[in-house]
Amino acid sequence: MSSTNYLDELNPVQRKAVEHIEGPLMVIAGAGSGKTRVLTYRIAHLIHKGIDPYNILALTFTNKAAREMKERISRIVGPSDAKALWMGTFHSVFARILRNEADRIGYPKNFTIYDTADSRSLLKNIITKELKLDDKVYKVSIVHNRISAAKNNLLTAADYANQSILLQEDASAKRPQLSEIYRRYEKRCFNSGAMDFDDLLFKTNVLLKNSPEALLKYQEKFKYIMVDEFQDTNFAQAIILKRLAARYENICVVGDDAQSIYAFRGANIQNILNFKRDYQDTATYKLEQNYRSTQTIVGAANSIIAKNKEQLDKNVWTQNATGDSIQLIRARSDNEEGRAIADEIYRTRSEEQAANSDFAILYRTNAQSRAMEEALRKLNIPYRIYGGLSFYQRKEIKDILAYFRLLVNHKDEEALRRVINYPKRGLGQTTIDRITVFSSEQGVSIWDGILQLLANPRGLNSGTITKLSEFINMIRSFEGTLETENAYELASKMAASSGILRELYQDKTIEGVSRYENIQELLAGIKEFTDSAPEGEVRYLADFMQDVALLTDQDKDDKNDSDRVGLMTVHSAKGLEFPYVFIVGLEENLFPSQMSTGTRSELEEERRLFYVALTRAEKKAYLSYALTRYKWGNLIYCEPSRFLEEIDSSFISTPPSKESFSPSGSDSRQVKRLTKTPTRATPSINPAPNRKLVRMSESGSRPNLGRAQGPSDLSPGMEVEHQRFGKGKVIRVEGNPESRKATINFEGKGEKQLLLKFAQLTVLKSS
DNA sequence: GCAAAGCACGTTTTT
DNA sequence: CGTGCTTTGC
Repeated sequence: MSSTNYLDELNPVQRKAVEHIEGPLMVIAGAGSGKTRVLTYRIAHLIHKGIDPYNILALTFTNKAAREMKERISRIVGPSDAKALWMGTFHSVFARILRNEADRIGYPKNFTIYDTADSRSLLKNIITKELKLDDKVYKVSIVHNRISAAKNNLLTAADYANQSILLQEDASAKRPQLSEIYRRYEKRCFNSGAMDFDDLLFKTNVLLKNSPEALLKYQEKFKYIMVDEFQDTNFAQAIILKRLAARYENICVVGDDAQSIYAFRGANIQNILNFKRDYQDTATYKLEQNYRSTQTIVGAANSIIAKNKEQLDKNVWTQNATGDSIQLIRARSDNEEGRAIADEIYRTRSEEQAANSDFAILYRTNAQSRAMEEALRKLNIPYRIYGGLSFYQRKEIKDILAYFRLLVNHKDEEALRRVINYPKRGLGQTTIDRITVFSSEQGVSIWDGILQLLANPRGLNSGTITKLSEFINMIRSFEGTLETENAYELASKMAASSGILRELYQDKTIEGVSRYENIQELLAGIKEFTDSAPEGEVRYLADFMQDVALLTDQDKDDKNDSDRVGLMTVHSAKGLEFPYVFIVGLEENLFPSQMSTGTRSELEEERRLFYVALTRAEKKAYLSYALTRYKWGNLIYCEPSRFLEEIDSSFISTPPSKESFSPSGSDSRQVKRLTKTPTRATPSINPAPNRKLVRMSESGSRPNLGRAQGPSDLSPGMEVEHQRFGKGKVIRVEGNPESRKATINFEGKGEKQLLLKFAQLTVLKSS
């Protein structure tokens, strides 16, 4: 494509931003204002203007966003130019650079990336085994957060030890040894040839600061820099950008302060506010026209965000239709909330002929997904959960990956400790502890420590020595094949030799089978990776391992049927959009989270989170809350969220028919539980059922009663009537008694598949 | 060194 | 309510 007619698809402000080429640029992009379009078109435009794509760096918030944007750009400028672009998350882009430049900072090229679990496991070992501290006082999560925060502020362990403020904070928290833990953690990561997530940013800063050659090289390479979701960058990221952009100042940042939702992990809204100060002649454009949502949704979202004090002046508006009111759903329990939503999806899907993938259910915490899943399953509505525990975080996957990690990098301590006795090799805790302490004393990696002990056992008995050397030899036997066999060949051989496959294969429990399948899935993924190598190139296991730690489930493509209702946290919904959005669990102490009601800024972040959630909706939004909810097995009473009151009420409707109450006792799970706490729970759980409730019960929207509701003796040829679809003729009936499914040809509406359990059918005439 | 049993603890959100 | 870790007893 040689013309620039894509410019015609932009509104005047968007176009100005796209056509701004040289010098600093800040785009404040309201929700749904075509931000992605501006980003992609701007990159395409730069390339059109003759800028080498090799000189463009684009940083996104997720790998998925990068991949999608690359595809879109590819469609405009062609695949070869698109491939030359550097595009990805901060973490993945700089991991790549750090591998190229590893020797400049004294790291091996094949360094391991520790994920959060690895970091915490190492910290736990340092706290309890090495320093023998009380892990109730030195809680791993607290220690880790503190070290993480230090790194995000570019403080080394030595810097930390010189910061009297930090030391005082630790002293008054009765954790005087924190600085020492950090020192040892830093050292052990280094000895293990490992970087944690924070290091990927931290060490990039070290590199750019200490190596003028590297700095110049990347300043020259990345003459044009673009940053998406700039409001969610932290200090370390901001400094990297500052350094890289210092030479040419061709930096374009795009963001929306109203959608800053990662302050809890160090994101700093000041980065946006300071941008103009850092770059004197910054051009600023505001994208305020929303193309995504109805006027109702935009208006409601504006009315919420207006309650925040700290924000940039902005006026988001839309020309779209008014649309439906926001619907409030009130349920008596978390289970009922799920059922009401599933019912509503079921209904809307057929009435509006919507696809499953047109719906999203957004919640504040992952734990809330369970009730939703159950309800959707009962109505046979396919769904997909985003986030939660990732595929790559599952035990069996981490186990097998640990073998690969150890093979690629022998010094990787966490990998070694994970697999040295899995499957069982008779190398138990005491042996491992002794090795760990010995290695730490010697200041070497555990692997090297074992090698020293093999030469000079220092008290380890000969049986242990034999087992250790067998293990070491097993790993070493693959060493020679790292660069002769491709990723898949090596991975499958290694998986077999490790004994993990055998162990899991013998486990015939459901979980065991599923673990085995997961490993097969991983190997299949490695095969795909291997096979998709470009012509004349071989992909090795080390290549696969490079950024496997940075992958999340969202990076796994879901080629198998994608027409599913989306279930996800509000955080992971960022950047997505759906015609119908359900925001659930709008209760005090849940949304807003109880952790975040302490300060105004915390509450404002929750409110931005709510704003993000609401602005995901295109056509219609639903807000729901429950009056009771189970938390850790206990029934708790909930109050509606303050956010519900904050929305301008003219945008909301509470149609009586949508009050999804069912007669008491319909929820078997609840009844069982109620017997545990009868005195408190009973009164509020047993309101007098109204007529509507009775009707619903008769029509059978209570799948969990077991017995099928409605006509059970339906057979082909019968004429029936359905509440919504009218008269029709039964074509066939199938399925087991628990979930009988009928195909019915309705007059004027065509064939529909109905579950007899839920369908509201009346038999007019038997055949 | 290992398996079973007991117990504490957690839920914010994620690269 | 579960998970996952520590303790206990062989």
